[in-house]
Amino acid sequence: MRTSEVAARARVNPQTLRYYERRGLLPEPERSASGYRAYGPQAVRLVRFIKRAQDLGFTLDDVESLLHLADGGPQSCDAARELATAKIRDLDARIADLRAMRSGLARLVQTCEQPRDRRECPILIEIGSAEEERP
Amino acid sequence: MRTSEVAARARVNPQTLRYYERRGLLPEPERSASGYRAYGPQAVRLVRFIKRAQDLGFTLDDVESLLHLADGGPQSCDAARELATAKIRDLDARIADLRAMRSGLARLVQTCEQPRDRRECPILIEIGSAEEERP
DNA sequence: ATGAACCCTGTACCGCGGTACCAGGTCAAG
DNA sequence: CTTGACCTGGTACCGCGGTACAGGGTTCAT
Repeated sequence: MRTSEVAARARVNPQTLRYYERRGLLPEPERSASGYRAYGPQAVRLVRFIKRAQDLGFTLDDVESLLHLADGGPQSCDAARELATAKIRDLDARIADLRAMRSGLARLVQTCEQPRDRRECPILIEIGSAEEERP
Repeated sequence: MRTSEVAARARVNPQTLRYYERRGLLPEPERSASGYRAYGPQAVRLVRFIKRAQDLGFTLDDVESLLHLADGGPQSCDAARELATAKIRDLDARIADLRAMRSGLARLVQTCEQPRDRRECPILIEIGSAEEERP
């Protein structure tokens, strides 16, 4: 298979394959006589694995660690699991941050809606207090 | 006030002020005879407002919209509230994404832990299936 | 009057994960 | 045997929100 076939099968831009290769995520494939890359079917699976891992929140650096782990023994399993649980902790922290933002915004909108007529929007008040002395 | 005093009071890097000015978020301040920026106290409040808005999940582009809205009338209040509720929807979507990732990872880790001895880690299996035919 | 500490503009760089463009080589169908 | 679609390596660029550096001028206390 050539670059764009692998790319199409893995639903990825052809340039992305070269990028992964430069990053060391994809092994360098065989070459045709004229220098074209010739991939085996495993390349598609590998790229799909990378994409799945990204969907789960792993960075490409994480994926690289995961791939290097694959050479280890059964203790690599522990290391991989540790990476995954660390990611879960990351996600929990990020979710908590977003929830805090959300409740801050919700408070803002709620107080904004309280006085029906003649209300004073806290968002604009806040801006106003910052701007009242602008030229 | 000069640049670094405003920056210190707003807990921001001095370079950031020039960046905000370039972006049009901060009005161009007066200049001293020698060309130094001379800010009024409102600059500190404005920068703090920007930072609060960022903490609530607004981008700098959003902040710019918010600032332009401040010139409008009471209908600007509606526009500002609409921006905030749109952000809440964004946050809900992002939180849902992260929760989906989290449960995917949690499933992975859980099945990884099931068979006590002689277990087969699904993370490594997945990598292995992607790599089994690598040279 | 000298040195530190500040200020100025302009420009380049960071991370992240790619994407785009360039000039040129190759391959297959018509 | 030409045309168009592919391929190559190399390099530059995207968004986002800044940060850093270079090369120079100013201010102020000593």
